[in-house]
Amino acid sequence: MKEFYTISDLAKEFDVTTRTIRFYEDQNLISPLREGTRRLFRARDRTRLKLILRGKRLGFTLAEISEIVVMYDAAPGEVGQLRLLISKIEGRRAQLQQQMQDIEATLSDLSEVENRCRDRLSDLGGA
Amino acid sequence: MKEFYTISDLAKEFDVTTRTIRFYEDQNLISPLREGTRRLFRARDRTRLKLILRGKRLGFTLAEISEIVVMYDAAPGEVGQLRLLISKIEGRRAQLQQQMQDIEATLSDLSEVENRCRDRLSDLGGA
DNA sequence: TTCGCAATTGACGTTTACGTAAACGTTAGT
DNA sequence: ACTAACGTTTACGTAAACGTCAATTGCGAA
Repeated sequence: MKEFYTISDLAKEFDVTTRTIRFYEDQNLISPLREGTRRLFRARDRTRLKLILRGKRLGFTLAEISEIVVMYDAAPGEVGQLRLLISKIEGRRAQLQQQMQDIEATLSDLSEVENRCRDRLSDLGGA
Repeated sequence: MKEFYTISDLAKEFDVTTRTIRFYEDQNLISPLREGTRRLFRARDRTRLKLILRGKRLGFTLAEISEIVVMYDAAPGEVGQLRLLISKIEGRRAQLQQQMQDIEATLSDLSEVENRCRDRLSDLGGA
């Protein structure tokens, strides 16, 4: 693993535009170092980007993704903060579990449709 | 189950605004009957709405959702159409499986954070 | 030194998925 | 007859997540 990545390194690796990456920085989702005006991305920036894209695949907004990644490297904090964080985690977990159910239901629906298709195909191609 | 639902019946049941439902009709995602100018929603419209909202929870765009629900009640069709439909189903399935993996990874990350929180809490409240 | 490529910062444009108000018709209750 | 509650269309507004220029700038190769 290299020490630093350029913006186009990451853009290529994750198949996003540099505009997208800059936008994420603008939204404080990533904070690369600077060498003059140029951005230097470290391993943690790369990891962040990976997490952001994972969140996107799940349909989260950038605001939600921000909340999630902020959780990941939240400071120890005091009791109240810790309890709050735990309750937020509970909320996310519930949502993710709902998504799992939705996926299962959709997969099941799709299988049904596919079966009907295959039946019909074997009817038609009964030669 | 009633014969017909009003727009606000469905809006209340699924916790969306009537504006949202009208918008979905505008996008041809739902096609309620009319009694004069008023909309009459049947069971199938209600089911459609349920499917739409399920898709939304998975982060699909309305265009994608449209493709999916159109699959559900696709006419038998000829061989080419059937094959095309099956390949589209394959695509969706792959995406949904990717989402499952993303959810699992995220749940795992969240659990890790939560454990750290609980450890820290028991440290602090060690009285 | 000059070419060309990669990077930068604005800044305006675009799409999606509705929100929000205006202006109006219809029906039930008092 | 009047009002409240619900329904309708039309149309402009908006937040999110970038796309798409434009105008520079820095750097390595020729």
